[in-house]
Amino acid sequence: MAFRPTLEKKEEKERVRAALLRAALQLGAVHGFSSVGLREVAREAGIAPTSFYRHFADMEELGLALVRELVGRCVRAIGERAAAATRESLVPALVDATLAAVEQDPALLRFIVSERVGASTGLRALLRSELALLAETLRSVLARTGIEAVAADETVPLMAADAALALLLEGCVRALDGAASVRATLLWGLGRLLGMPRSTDPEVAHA
Amino acid sequence: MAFRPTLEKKEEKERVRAALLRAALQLGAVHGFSSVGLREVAREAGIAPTSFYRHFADMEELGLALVRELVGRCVRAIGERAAAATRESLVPALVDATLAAVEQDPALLRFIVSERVGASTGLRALLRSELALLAETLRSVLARTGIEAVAADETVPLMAADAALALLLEGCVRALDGAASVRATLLWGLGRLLGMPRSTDPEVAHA
DNA sequence: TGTACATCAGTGAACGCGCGTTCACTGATGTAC
DNA sequence: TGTACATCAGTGAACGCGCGTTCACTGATGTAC
Repeated sequence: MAFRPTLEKKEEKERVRAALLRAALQLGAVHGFSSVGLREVAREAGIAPTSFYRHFADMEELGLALVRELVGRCVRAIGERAAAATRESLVPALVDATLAAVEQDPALLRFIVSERVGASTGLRALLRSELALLAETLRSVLARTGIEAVAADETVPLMAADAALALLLEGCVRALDGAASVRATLLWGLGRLLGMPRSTDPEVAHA
Repeated sequence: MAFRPTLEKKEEKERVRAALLRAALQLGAVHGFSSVGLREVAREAGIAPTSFYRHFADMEELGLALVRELVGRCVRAIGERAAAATRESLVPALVDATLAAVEQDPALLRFIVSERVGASTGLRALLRSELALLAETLRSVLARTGIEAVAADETVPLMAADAALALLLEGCVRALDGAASVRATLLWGLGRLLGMPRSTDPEVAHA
């Protein structure tokens, strides 16, 4: 008795849904997600405004899907690159994975850095939790590779992971704005933060 | 022949103008500055929508005034605290000045961290330039106090200042979200970044 | 001092517009027998 | 195979609403003589 749409039908619906997510991302990159309207998104995706409701109850729900799906995939990819790194390759791996993400999908990264501070409460909370997962991955990598592990204070690795994430996000912001030498600055800052001076950047004498 | 309004008149106009800026800040803190409307701001400030035009041509102009006046004053205050610090007191001075700013005017700080990535191009550019001034102040303090000065690479102090600013802004974001232990994390991160390990946080052995 | 005029912040009515949302409908396709 | 029915993405008309903006006006107050 159950109605079972063919694979083709499901794929078509999925395409429209993806177009909506994509459109919201693109439009949000221009003037902020919270000021993107339902009609605007539908127009950009090439469907009638009323058809929007076949996919999402409202823009809030679309935003949550955006975080759960696209953002989740993106930060997981970065986390995996970090998890696969060795002690020596961790910093460049993190930096390159992050900058690659910016290059591959600028609108998505703009959404992340922008909605992390500006969005509605629910969306912001979800976004934060996705990023917290990445911080936790970082923390465990730091622990595994022994970086920071000798610190007496157990909160240090978490602080290090959080601070590293902060720098990476800041790097995204600058890269999105077309700033130069973002990579060098990130490599320097993360190396410094995580206690791994680079050979080309000799440790400075301490006071 | 020139019309010269009394001081009292000018003060009254200034009060209304300040109320508009304040209202925009308050409303923007809730759902993002770019989605705050002219009528909404006027309503919150207690004037008729049409009276808005006696003060600003549009919301964009109000936003620019917000940055030039309130944001400018805020970051200058932090810069001055940093400039007055000694080598030893720089990090705590920076952290405390920043967290004090958050406590004193949360809506303003939310505006700063949020519009830095989300706003219209013009507003964003102006906001960046205000923050760049702070970064430059930091850089010169680092140079004056000798911190990082022995680094062979001349770009290091600027990278250090930029990275420090990134951490401070991230600290604001967390403090605004009511996170705990922001101060400790910032002290740790900045000390680490600027090459000044704290006595309670012994330097970790380098690889 | 009085009078005529200029300035200017604030106002209410009115406008056209795009918004989110509802509704009843279409048409393609799957299911039951 | 044919027939009757269910499912469901997409649609166009219509709604009420709040928006930004214009306009002509008011009323308080400063200026000139």
